[in-house]
Amino acid sequence: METPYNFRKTTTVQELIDAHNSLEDGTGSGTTVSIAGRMMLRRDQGKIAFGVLQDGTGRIQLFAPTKVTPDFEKFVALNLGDWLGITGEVMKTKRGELSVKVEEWVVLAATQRPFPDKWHGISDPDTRYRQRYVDLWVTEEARKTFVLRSRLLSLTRKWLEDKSFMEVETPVFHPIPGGALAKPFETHHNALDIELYLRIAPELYLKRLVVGGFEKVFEIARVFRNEGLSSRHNPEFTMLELYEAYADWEDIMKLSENLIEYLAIELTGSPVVSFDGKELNLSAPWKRTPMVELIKEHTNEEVSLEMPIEDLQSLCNKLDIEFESEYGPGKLILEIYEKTVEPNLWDPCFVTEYPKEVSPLSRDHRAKPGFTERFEGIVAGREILNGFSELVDPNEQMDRFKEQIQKSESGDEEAMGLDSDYVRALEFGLPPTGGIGIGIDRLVMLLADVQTIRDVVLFPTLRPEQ
RNA sequence: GCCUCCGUAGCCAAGUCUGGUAAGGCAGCGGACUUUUAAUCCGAAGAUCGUGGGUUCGAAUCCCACCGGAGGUACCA
Repeated sequence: METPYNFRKTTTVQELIDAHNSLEDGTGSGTTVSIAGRMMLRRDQGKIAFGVLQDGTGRIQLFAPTKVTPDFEKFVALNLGDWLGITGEVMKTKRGELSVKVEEWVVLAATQRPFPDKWHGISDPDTRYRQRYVDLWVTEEARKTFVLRSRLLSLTRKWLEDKSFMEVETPVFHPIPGGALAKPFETHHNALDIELYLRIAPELYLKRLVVGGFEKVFEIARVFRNEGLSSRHNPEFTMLELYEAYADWEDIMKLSENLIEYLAIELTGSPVVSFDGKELNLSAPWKRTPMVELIKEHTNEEVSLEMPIEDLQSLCNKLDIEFESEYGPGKLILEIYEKTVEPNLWDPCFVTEYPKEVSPLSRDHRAKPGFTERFEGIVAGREILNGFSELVDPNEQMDRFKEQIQKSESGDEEAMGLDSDYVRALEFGLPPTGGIGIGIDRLVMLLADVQTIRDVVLFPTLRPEQ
């Protein structure tokens, strides 16, 4: 079927509704518009037909009487899902439905496949994720969620730029995966004949940029981790990382809670959102509590880095927490926290003072030996951000890398590799710096009130069909 | 990776426990109807019951394997 190469529409459905909604029932506006979109519903009445056209902004009724609409029989034979260009007067029917009178019409694309049930839409999640192009047309919630995601990214950029942060792009291919503890995807560059890894975090490159004199940088980075899939994990996901020279973790906590409060207000109208049927108050400031205090609160057990490791191990046994024999006290305390505290933290909270053993890029706590100035932001039992005063001492960083190498050699697939160029960068001097990574997908889940990451990723990773 | 559940026409979906040869609706097709709102009404049609094997006179239904998905769990953000 021959279809036009373009169509000049004069307005969108939403603009049209806004401009003419006050029209009186059963009257014409005298205004002629051209609109385009997809036919979602049709009701034929013999000598008159009604349709519903949907574009990217909304739905509007089409009013097609025999005497007005050319090729009336063909118009009535259109299929649900066909793309149409419509020109005619804006009017309101006797029943008060704002409509466009179909005075001219053209098929912009005919659908060759039947559209899903006009009432039930698609319920099979498999079909929704594989054929997102259909889902977006028939599932309003899906459309809203992805619009929210887009606005969140846009608002985040604007907010950070207003604070003089500069957006940068760093490599996706890393010769040494770093910046997080995770299994990377591997690939190969033919011309250079080298192994490369898809980044698991942009962190180390961003801090190199601070060394280079970009004092406030951020990247909205797609990162890749070769791990299991779940309702909270997609192999590729989006992380906002930012670094601010001369700032410490306190500054970064303030910045994070302010950003998230701002996004909640802009996107939902209120800092108090509804999530999973419960109220969630994202207003700054968030509570700040050291990890060991939270463990005390939730288990009534005292833990410390100084206590005999056997005591920590037996506590793990008592709490039914699995551990490996090579775990040090810091890792054991982290395990206890993650199993007993994290899932039970509903209101936004900064968990502070992470053990040094599990924080190879964080700066030592200025007062508490063995701990770092690292925090995670937990909301609704989920970790959505992770930040710290950055480790700036190249010698200390080298020691921490060496510990990672030992872990790697003893079989830890997620240990960091030694990035000696990063250490060289630190040798040129990294000023005091605070940084953070925010899981954008999880933040979108919170603000859109959806329970699975597949509902905030347009094309989630799935097994190929067949 | 492991455990549990699910897979019936383009879409929604009954039937599976208690085996007897696939209900209904939407969409599509033919027809009626000049202000409908998931329009309604009449008619005809549309199904390798995820795939393969097994049990049985007989399998959508019971058993096994595989494929795909969901939830949970492990690793992790």
